[in-house]
Amino acid sequence: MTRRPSARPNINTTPISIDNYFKVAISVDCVIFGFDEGVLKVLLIKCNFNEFRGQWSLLGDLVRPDEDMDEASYRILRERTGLDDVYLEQVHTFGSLNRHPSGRVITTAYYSLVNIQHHKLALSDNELHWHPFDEIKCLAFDHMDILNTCYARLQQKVLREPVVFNLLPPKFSLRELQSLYEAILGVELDRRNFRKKFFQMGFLTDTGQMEDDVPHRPGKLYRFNYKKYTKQSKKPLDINF
Amino acid sequence: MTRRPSARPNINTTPISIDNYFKVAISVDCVIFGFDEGVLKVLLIKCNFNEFRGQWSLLGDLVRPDEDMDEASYRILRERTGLDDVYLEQVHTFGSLNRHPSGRVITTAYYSLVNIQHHKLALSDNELHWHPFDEIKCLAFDHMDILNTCYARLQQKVLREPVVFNLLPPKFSLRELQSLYEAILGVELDRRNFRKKFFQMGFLTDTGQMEDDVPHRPGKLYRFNYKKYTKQSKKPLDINF
DNA sequence: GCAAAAGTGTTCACATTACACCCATGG
DNA sequence: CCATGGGTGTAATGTGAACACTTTTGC
Repeated sequence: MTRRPSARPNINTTPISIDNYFKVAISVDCVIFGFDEGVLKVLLIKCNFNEFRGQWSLLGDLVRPDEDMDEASYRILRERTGLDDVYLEQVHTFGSLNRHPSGRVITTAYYSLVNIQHHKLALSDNELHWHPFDEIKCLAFDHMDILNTCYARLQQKVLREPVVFNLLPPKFSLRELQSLYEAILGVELDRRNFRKKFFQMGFLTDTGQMEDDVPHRPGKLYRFNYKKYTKQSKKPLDINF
Repeated sequence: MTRRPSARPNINTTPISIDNYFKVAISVDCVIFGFDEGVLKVLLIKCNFNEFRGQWSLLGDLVRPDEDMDEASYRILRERTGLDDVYLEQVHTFGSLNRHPSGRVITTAYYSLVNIQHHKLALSDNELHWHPFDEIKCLAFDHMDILNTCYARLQQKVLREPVVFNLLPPKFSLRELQSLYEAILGVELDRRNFRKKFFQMGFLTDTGQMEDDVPHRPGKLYRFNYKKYTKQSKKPLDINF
């Protein structure tokens, strides 16, 4: 929630030409999450913008005049990662007066969930780099705010919708799934209870295959069954704050 | 979640002057919720825009060049309802190419929770009217989308944060509180379980006063104790979808 | 007295939690 | 053989859901 930031006089009586309004640019910024080596990561790019040169920033771009905002986000993802059909969710729009040195630029933040392995090869641009989320302390512009807002949204989301599977390969072990939840939520979970929970949900299909590249007893590989999953689920209606 | 809406060629190779970008206007639209006579209501205004003249629309306005987006929302609320310190939450930004006849206008949707009784007197403008949420079937522009998106967000929100008290007078009966939850969630709740729930949360203070204008046995009046309420609450971390 | 809502406890089903041992594999 | 994680079950606790009768007030 936001409370009124400051008292301002009602300036409704001062007419302003309509043309003065159409001087805003809009951009989108994407927080692209990945999961690798048990760590939640974010794809960042070296900023080539004067005031912030050398700092890392989120991937973003201005929205073209003939372009929908969602389209712009997909374009950025496609251009930067080579990935096409990815999970994308709009989170918040940031419009502080001085957030951008070039003028009034409003940005709409999205987050995206991608499978890092899938596009490792496409990531040849050495201006791009995956950073562990926990180690990101400072970014260009107001991107640190944007990052934290998107992360908070992701934390809520994974509890209510099966979006985490976008971060995993199609076949995954239960340990991978659990450590992904732990990485996103920042907590440790009980292994037996976690397994019980997911099995009784009934959305995991045993592929019959096993891990084969681990230095310990291999686990079974599962697949998320999108067909069995339906949003009809009876979420208990509990008021809880 | 949004999936890529349509395949588009990568037009990154077509240079566009930076000036072409700064031709967008931004607006804010507010879904102002109130609660009256057991019914969830929304404040609407008669649209005076050509293409939609005579239809109802949300309260909105262009964001001024020197104005923060949140400020713009508070300005609209102040101008239209006379209310100042209200609950306001940003929800989503709508930016379809042809959503506004005048050109590229991106709008950011907010919802607001107000106590109808508090400003009944300030509402003299007869272009403004409180509509029962359930009876709103058609609005100007894409405002029906905006309304539904904000309503869905409100439904989620009331389960996790004590925002409903913004819709009630400072002193309220448990029946009022319950019927408000029922109106927002669209379900019937068990009275005894509801009372138990709220009392054991410990955030309701007995004012010692009773209702005095009801045609039946009066109930006690309570106040929400913001001091006792802290976000430290131990929400059970349950994955549930 | 009648209508309408206030106020009040218990039971059942289910979900979350905590917890310990043996097994399979790689090195 | 050792380290690492895979795989498994049960008991206790807590929460949500269902449910009925008496009391108080206005009319």
